[in-house]
Amino acid sequence: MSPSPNDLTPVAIPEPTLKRLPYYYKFIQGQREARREFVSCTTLAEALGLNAIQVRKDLQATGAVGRPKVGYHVEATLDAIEECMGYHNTQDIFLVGAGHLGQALLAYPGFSEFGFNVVAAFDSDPAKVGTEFAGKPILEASRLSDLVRRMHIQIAILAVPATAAQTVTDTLVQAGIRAIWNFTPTRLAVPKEVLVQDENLLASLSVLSKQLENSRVKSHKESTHGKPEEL
Amino acid sequence: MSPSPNDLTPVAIPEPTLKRLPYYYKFIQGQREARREFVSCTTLAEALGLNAIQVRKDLQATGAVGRPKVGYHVEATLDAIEECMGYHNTQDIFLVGAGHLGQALLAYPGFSEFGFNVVAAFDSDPAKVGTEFAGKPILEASRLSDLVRRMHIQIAILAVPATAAQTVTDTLVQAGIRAIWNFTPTRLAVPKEVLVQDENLLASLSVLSKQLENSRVKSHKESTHGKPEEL
DNA sequence: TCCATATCGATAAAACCTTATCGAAACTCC
DNA sequence: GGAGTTTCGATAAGGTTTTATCGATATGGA
Repeated sequence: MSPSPNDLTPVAIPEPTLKRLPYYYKFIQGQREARREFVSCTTLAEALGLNAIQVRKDLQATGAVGRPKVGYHVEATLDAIEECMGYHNTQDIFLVGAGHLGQALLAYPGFSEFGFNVVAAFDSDPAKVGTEFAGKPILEASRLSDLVRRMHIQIAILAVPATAAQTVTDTLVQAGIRAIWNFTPTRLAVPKEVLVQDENLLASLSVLSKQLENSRVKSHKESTHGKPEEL
Repeated sequence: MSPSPNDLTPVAIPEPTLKRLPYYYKFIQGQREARREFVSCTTLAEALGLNAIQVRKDLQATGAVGRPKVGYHVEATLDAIEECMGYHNTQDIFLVGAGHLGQALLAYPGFSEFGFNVVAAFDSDPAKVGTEFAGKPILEASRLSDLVRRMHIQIAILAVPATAAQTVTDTLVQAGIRAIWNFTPTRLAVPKEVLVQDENLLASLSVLSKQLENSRVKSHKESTHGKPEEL
């Protein structure tokens, strides 16, 4: 069951790796601007607060190759990451829900650098419909389905109130959406071929708060009881 | 080396679990409103698109106990999650950077429900300083350090431009911040006792896009190269 | 030229998270 | 009241991600 040598199926890259690649990309871009030709895992790891071995494995996953004692060629590695992450091929995306969060996303300048193009936003508020925000038109929500279909939009950003989340999702799915970036605190029910990436802000904040509490207890135990620093 | 029975050290709960707990919480609240007294893992799992065994393990981590054939007591389980996640004890938070994203976070109504209270925002734009947004004052950035110290603020939301990220972080750390919720696409350098939760939106979107690409290749390979209805 | 050192690639070990299995408890229906 | 079924809790198996180890290679300096 080993992959045949010329099996072109991209080996699935672990999600944690995918999330780190943009950091490497950004840092290596900085190195390019500093006119460095090579960059080593050690340097990357130190700068980003990561483990050097992990960095090496991550870069390996992109297909980048390095040279012992020298490191990775800056240009070649940037290319490898771009190629791997698909920063080249521009994707058109729809934003659904032009509330505060939606507007913040519309205004976000960074998308284009990574090959994303938010072409339009949709909202049900008549006061917003017909206007523009950050140069993007805000369209009537009822047109969403039709436009997803006709423009073959594959990715949608869901930034509507939680109460509307599933309804809008159903619309999107029926219109043929392939992936949803979900900013609502709702678990969406979708057919298994539709991808959902949850961005649950409250959950993240809760995690942070809980970890903080843990660390507080731990350090309290360490510092108070004197020696038994653990167990 | 089993923990002694009355060891009160909270067993560190896995981060994936922490991220799922808010979903359980929300759903079980719904069950309470529907006047149900018990809820089972099976029900939860089905509603949220998760694995029942996983739900059970997650709930076990909170200390909630269930009864075979009956399920978990709604009230008791809500309490357990609240207790575990610290929804009871209100945390005061500062927001740094009142741009589009910062404003969206300021306007977000959900924080208070989970025990968070954004007390003020900070920005360096004189046009914003002195105004209010969503009832929260926007203060001069130079006062950040002093107020973090005096008010014993432990958590800060970082929503400044990437260029300012590390500088502001250093200020926060010196002022004694304990945790940073980082919305900039930068890996922050902090002492190890300071917690950072990264919320790298571009990274998440990249992941989604890459997974979409993978699934496309896969399904293309599987489903005969029949009739390409698109592309 | 040769040695010391930094770094890569590959493979192995460890840690962590998810999924499976199984016995026991408790409810329902006969 | 007993059989059947659902569901829990505990433990084990499986998978994935992180960290470690080790030989090989390239560079710089003696």
